[in-house]
Amino acid sequence: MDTAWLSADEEQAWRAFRRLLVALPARIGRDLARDSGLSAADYEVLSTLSEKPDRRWELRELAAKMEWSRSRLSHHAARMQARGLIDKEPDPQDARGCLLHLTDDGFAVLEQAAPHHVVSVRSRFLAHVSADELAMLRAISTRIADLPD
Amino acid sequence: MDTAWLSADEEQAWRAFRRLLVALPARIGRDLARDSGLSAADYEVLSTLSEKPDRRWELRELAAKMEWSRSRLSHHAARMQARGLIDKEPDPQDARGCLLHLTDDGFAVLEQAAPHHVVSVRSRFLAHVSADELAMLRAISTRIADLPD
DNA sequence: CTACTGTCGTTGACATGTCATCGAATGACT
DNA sequence: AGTCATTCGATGACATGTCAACGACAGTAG
Repeated sequence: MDTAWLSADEEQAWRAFRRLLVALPARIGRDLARDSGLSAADYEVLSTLSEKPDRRWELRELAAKMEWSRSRLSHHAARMQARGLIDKEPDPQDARGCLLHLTDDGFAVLEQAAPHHVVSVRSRFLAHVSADELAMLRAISTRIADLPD
Repeated sequence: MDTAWLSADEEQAWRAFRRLLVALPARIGRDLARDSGLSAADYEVLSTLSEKPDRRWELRELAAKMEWSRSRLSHHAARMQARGLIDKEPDPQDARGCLLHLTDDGFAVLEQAAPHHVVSVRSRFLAHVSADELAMLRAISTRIADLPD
């Protein structure tokens, strides 16, 4: 095989996949904004924060978990704080650090948003994939995403 | 099935797939920037322009083909024009319109970039997917991307 | 304790995308 | 021809992300 070019099959599969890569997040993001006034980034922050029992994460830990840069999360957290979705607390363990805390308002917004979001993910993605396909997709995704950067 | 929630399988597959949705374009985009100084958006414009024999498209046609907004393409084209990759010509068929034209420099940059990009797509994606998986991925991608918006 | 090295979150400059709006040109209808 | 709704690309305001700095603090070695 000449690895410098793509076969017709590869080319078409890659094109189709790239289309999905753009279209799917865009559609789900629009649903989220329409139904709940949240961006996909907002939702990811809120839902990840809600995973901790006390709804608190160190900024850098949360950034690492979401695979965001600290800068990105710092900017985004400032905007979410201005909207009252989260607040910031000093980290008692490390005076450099900062704890992000999901407010009651933020939690309420998340709880309102979650069912709509699930419907969106279902209707735009899961409903159109068989169980076998979903298992394969998961295997492929994990395999590729786990490759070194 | 309770459609208001995700099963454990669905949840994990959706998580894994979302990771791929973010990581794969990011990696290929970084390769492109490093190897050729182009963004993924730049590359898409250049390669789509190069598909036409005369290397010219009306702005709105090109935008439709790439599924971009005219505003986005107008902004991006202005930046690419400033770098000498494309130029703009009046449309002889429609005085409102504007033809985007791939310059010789732009074409040269594309030709330099293409082989590296192919290697990148191969090493970060195609090499890790079997022919069967690729066929299924293409089918799924087309099925989902073709859904109404 | 002191010095050095590294990590923390923040910040500002910049690149890129969205959205609403604009003037100019088009096309359809009378 | 004249009117009017529509479409063209451009533009400015804004949201969001990257990157390279920064001061503050932590941790380690002497």
